[in-house]
Amino acid sequence: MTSHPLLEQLNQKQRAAVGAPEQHMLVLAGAGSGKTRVLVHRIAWLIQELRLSPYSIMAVTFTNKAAAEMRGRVEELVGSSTRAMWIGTFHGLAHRLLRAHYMDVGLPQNFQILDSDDQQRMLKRIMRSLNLDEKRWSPKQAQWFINAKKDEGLRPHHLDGYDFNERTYKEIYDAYQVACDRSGLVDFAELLLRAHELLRDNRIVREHYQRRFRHLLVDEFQDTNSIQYAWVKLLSGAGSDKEHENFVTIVGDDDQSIYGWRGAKIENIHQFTLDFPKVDTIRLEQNYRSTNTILSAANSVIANNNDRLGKELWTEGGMGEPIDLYAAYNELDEARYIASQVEAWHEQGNALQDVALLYRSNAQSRVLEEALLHARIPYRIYGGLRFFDRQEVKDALAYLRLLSNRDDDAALERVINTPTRGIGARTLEIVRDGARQRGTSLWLAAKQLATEKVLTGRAANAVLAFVDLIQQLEDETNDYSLGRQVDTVIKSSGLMAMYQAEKGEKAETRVENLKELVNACDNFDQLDRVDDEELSPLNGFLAHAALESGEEQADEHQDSVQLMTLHSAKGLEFPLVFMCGVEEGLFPSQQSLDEAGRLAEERRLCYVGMTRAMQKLVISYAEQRRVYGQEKLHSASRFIAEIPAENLHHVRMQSHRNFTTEAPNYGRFNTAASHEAFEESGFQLGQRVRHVKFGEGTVLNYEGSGAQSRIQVNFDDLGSKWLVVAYARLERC
DNA sequence: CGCGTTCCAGTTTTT
DNA sequence: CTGGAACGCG
Repeated sequence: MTSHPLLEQLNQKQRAAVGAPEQHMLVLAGAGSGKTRVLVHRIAWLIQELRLSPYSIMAVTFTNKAAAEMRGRVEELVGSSTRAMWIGTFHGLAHRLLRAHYMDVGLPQNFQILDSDDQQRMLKRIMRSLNLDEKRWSPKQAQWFINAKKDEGLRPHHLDGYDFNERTYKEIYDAYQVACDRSGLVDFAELLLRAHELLRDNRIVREHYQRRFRHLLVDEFQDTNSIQYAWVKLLSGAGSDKEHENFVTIVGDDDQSIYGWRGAKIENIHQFTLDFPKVDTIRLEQNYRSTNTILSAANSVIANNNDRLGKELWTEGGMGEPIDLYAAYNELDEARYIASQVEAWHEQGNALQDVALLYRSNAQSRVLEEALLHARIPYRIYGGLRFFDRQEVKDALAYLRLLSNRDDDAALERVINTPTRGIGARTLEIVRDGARQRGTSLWLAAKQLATEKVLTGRAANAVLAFVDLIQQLEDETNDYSLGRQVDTVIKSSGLMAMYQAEKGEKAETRVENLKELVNACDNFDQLDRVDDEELSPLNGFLAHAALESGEEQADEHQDSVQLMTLHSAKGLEFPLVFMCGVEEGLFPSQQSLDEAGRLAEERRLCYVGMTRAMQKLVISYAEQRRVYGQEKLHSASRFIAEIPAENLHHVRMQSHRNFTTEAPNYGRFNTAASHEAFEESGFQLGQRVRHVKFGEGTVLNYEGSGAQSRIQVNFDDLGSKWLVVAYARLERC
């Protein structure tokens, strides 16, 4: 078996996983241990060596990106089409099930998917109609509540409602669900929940899929929530008395579980070993990414967590460089230091795209951007608004949804007066009331109210004109190609004209995006989409838009530094990584310190960040940082103290020249002249000083000059104090 | 109905 | 401090 081509170039553990007999498997795959490789090779092994049909394999991931990569690599390896195989995200596969069995789950054939933004708007309307105190109940919280319940597999009737809060949320959940059902709308959590209920309650359907999928492989299992776990269990047939019991392979890393806050259950990994018989556990601990120094530091940090399944990364590679630690005196200094280091890296002939700047929260990117801009270093930020999430694109999609399904209230609300066509708030109110009383969709109510003369005059005419517009658009574009259909809809609806009439750069991009949408439709190849054989091109495209909100714009081919949150860095790797703002209160975040268990997750996030680095890791923190417009004093994160000293190299504060010359550009430093005067006093910003009574500290700021000049010192034990230089008798140290 | 002003909240993100 | 949303006016 060692000579098999699929096992070549794999280490012993990887081979054990890939070449294992048919069995349940838990692959604990550390960061950079070749996890995807093992998954892909395992699938190839099942097909080529164990002679399984691709038809009997299902592979599940969390992101479309991961799913696409997996399919591509399997095809490359197997050398044939994997069309028969189900590879996709949990949501994608659930969607596929619901499309195939829409009748069994009580959905209309042309049901549509609500994204998170749609869901929130919908809730806002529901809550208005329930006359809830808007100060007290926010759609956001309601959304959070409902999704959390759905993730747990709970319907409104499962909630006891003892507690007043929960009673109200239950009422909202109930009304929301009724509205969704009436409109044929399904939110993300509903996709999973309904697919689960389908499998649970429909024996024929369940057994059909249980017979079909002999092997289930699930990636990133530490990120599964309760309903996803239940879903896998149902499909596997585990614990049931049926004759088919399928084989499940889960791959994951408990140390990289960073989505607990959105319902991921790290315990699912452990639970798996209890719920499934004879699970073979394989640990992949050999790392092919980072230096020994980085791994040793990461191992030390994560060792501070309890209840780990246990794993220690190692590498055959060398120690590499130490981890640089830069203690900035404020966030501007930190950004400037990072920019200068990136510049140095670039000047040594390295690529900018090999550098990542990682931070805990998005707000931190701004100062970094400014510094990069100033240093003329091109950069790219991950995690912006995606294509299908843009306002103008969503407007256009709403028209299309309405063409497909008139009862789609969310879509109708969005475009009935976009562009404005004389249907104001008052008219809409009447229509909403009418719909509520009659228990119908907004579309039907609007039509009836206008013909029945409940609505009169201008309002009635406007409503009827809208109804005609949609009807006529459908008739006209019925047999058009998707691209031409969308083009016509955008133009005839007046959407294009509306955005063209607006001025400014923003409006121009919007027009461009609408044109791009037509392109996207032209390029949308139904044949490529194995999932949705039964879908009309239009519905296929709409589902695609909702489930894959669009690639990050790959437009920038320019070599540029990558900026992203620690969360979005998961799964990526870079030769040079900067972890910025590693301060108590920021990372770990303040909120995580208040709640039990959250600190451990922050530490895992730190572990994820550190293990992104291949050659060199730089950690920085700022003693003083502006947060929400207020200066806050921060100390180094506890995570820094958890790194062995021998792996760290404390970088000395840079020379002062930079501050004085660049200060005006940042706008928040003292003038060059006053700075010079300050330097004559013999102190520098960021310098360590000792006071007879207060102990040691760092110079943060100063004001004035000469005899009156005062200096701000952040003392290690006492915090920050302003001292008059002439009297304080500070010593440099 | 559109525009200007005030007010308020404010981790992490995918589907 | 900032951006988004709500509110009030013409």
